Amino acid sequence: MSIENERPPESPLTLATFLPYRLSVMSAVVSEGLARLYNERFGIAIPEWRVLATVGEFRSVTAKAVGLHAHMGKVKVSRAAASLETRGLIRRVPNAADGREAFLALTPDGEAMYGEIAPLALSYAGRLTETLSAADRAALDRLIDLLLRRAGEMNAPGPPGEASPAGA
Amino acid sequence: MSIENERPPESPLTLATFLPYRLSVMSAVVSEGLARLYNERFGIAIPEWRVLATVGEFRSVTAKAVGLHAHMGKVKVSRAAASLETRGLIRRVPNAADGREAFLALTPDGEAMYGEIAPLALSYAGRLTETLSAADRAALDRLIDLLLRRAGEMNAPGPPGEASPAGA
DNA sequence: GGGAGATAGTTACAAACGAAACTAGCTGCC
DNA sequence: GGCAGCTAGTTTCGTTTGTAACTATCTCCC
Repeated sequence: MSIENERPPESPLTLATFLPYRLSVMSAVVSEGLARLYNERFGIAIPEWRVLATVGEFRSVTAKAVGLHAHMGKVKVSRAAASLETRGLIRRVPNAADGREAFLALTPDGEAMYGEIAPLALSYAGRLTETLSAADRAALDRLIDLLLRRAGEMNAPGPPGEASPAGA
Repeated sequence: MSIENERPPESPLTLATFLPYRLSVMSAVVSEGLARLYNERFGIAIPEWRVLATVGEFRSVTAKAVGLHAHMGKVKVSRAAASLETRGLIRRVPNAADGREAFLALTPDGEAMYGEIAPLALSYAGRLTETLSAADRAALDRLIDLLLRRAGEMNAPGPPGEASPAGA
């Protein structure tokens, strides 16, 4: 019993090299900086920013479309939109053809704020990658697309007949 | 004023190509799949998983060290550790030399669960990148490191004398 | 044209979270 | 040796978030 190696000397799993963990930290650090920017200068949080950005991008969208585009649940969209409306940054235009939904659009104040935040956001993203070569930037975009697609496939129920049913 | 182009035809900011947004969605999709794995099979959430993984990796660590290593605030670590202790997966060993802290270690049950989850987690990460070339995997690791470092620098207060003071 | 089921969006409730206050114990300095 | 200040960890409190229930409207089909 001289050497009590109850487990192989190096554990095969180290958090610091575990991709999901690394992605999570990277995203958190980036979001943190950006959120501080929005928050300090404009008193706006990330869900509100995403709605503002989506409405700014499309000029007139339903809440549902915002959720799809900005990857947010409908509750979050509803709350963020309510907050933006209260602050006079967006307005609701009821859809005459479908009483359930309404289009969201920027008010003049909303346009003004969007006009200020958007360049700031773009500059933040630009500074983030300005030390990368063009090839690296392209690789990054491609890799993100690949991982997004791959993770989406892995999360999806998979072709019927596979291990998806509840019991498995 | 014949053409009333209140804004250039294409907005320069599109959420779908905005790096911080893309990172956030990628991380969320990956974490979601992983979290479902842990949760369905072991009834464990991500903060608990991170603590378990860190304790499993180092055998005996203080809560503070866990927080540093796993990028969690001390409150989150405290709660996750309490939960794991309640379930009999980790135990606390008071540090005789410093009454403020205690070392966390896996119980036999905790070892068993770690032994089950770790390979599962590694397999998940492996499947995530199995469609990538070796070069792509290397590039991904390198790019994550670069972005992590860069975002960290950008968030840091910066050299004294810069625009950091509150008023700016 | 009227009811069953689907859909857009809001509200209600409960879990998760972080900031700040708090407890307990250590360290350095007089 | 004792007090001022620091550190590890927990608890408290208010905020944010997600799930589920609900409202209002639409669509399909008889």
